[in-house]
Amino acid sequence: MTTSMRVGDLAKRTGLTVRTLHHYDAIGLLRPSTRTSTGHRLYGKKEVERLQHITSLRYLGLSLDEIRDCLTKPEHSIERALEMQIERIEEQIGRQTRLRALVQHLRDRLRTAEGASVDELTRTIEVTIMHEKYYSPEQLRQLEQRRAEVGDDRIQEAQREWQELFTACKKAMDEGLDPTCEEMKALARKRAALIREFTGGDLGIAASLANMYRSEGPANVLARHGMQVPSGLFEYMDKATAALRSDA
Amino acid sequence: MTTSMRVGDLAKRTGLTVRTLHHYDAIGLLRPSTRTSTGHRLYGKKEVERLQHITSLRYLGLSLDEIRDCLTKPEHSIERALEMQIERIEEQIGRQTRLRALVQHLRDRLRTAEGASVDELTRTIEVTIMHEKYYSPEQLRQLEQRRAEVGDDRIQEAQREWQELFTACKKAMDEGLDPTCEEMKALARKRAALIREFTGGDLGIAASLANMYRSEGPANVLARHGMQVPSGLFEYMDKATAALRSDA
DNA sequence: TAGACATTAACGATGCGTTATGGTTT
DNA sequence: TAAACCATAACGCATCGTTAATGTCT
Repeated sequence: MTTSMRVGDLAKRTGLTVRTLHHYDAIGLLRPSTRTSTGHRLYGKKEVERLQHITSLRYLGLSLDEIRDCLTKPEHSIERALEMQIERIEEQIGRQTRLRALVQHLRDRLRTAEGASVDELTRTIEVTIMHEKYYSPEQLRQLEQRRAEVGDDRIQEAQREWQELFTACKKAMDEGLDPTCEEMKALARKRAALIREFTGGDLGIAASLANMYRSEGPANVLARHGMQVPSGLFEYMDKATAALRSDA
Repeated sequence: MTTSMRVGDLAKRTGLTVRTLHHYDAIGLLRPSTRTSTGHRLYGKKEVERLQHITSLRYLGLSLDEIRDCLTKPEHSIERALEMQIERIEEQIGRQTRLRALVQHLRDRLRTAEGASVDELTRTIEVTIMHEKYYSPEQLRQLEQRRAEVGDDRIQEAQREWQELFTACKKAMDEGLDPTCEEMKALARKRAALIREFTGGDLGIAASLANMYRSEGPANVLARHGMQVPSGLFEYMDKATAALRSDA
């Protein structure tokens, strides 16, 4: 008879628990080679080796199902499993990295800004969620990089400039000015400049942005940035932008 | 009566499922403000807002329990929750980054090396697990950096040099040479040099390495690197090292 | 009356931890 | 006979997804 161990021994050797080995038996991942007449599990040398493979692959993050596939089927599937695992890990790293930046930003706001409430955090988070919905991962990276380049101060300032822009446009609209007048065309140029600054001139990002405004509605998007714009203002501003284009 | 919605409406508005809202109700996270006489749930404006906060905090990775705490207790706990979340995220990023390096390495071995089997992968993984057990995260980063600096070729070569070193020592031992003879002292110097190269001269890493060998047993550690050393060889080599030290 | 929408109830998935109850080995 | 060790069975966790059986709104 070769060396055969009982569950407790095997558990000690591998650092797993007896319960875990029971589980592996139950799901057919690692069956004991025999049982004693009274039903006690006996594991042979081959099972010990198999268990080592199991714990190793588990360490890599494979699910028990995937591990079973890797160990039963020929090794062709193991390479694919590793490829898939790499992809999963990279996805996670990307998400987590972006998430960390967001949470850190929120914590900083909470610590420094006075009026920072859960309400405000919520808005910021909703903007982020919207971004993840409309920008590709690659675009998100680009945007993050640009944010780092221009700095927080400039971003705050740009926010104010948007505010002023809307206020000025609303005033013009209320006064009944023709949207194609010179004053509005100047404001339309300012608008285009702010957008260009945000997109960094990237046409893909501009397209995604446009798509976001179209799908969500401009007022909703801006509301999440804490800006209220009266209905009809956008159509009015768009006329000015159109006038600009037909000039060129 | 204010605006009050039924589950389906609320679900559509937020993109959640009806089941999820049922769940939030069941665990007391979001209760409808009223019910119709027939038991249908009715949500008011306040509940809609609360749900927005819930989904936002959920996006950050907080558990439903934590979210409930953040929303019921004053906002002091939310900052702590974010701090904790940042820590968790950073831990994960660290682990995932190391894991990615490992899995990529294993995949590359599988693709290029001929004799790469699950057995070999298992050994590599076990070495990694052992390392995570004995080296601190900071030390692991240092080791990773050194590995990148010296390059794979040098690592392979060092492996061979270790092999040769053991072979030479074994020959000396078998021939009954005194471990304090000049030849063995030369080998002991070679041994020290290889260790220094691995540790990069870092004493903390050297200490962790020594601890690993002491706890796991030298033969076991080396076995995971695919090297077999006869029993007694280590004691013999240690005598030579001791002789070196007493020289100095 | 049909069709959309609501309700409660209960199992499923992941990977075991944690009792509970009782037999086996030494 | 006591101390370890073993067995099976079943609930628990976290967060809902997924039927299922049945009642309500319009």
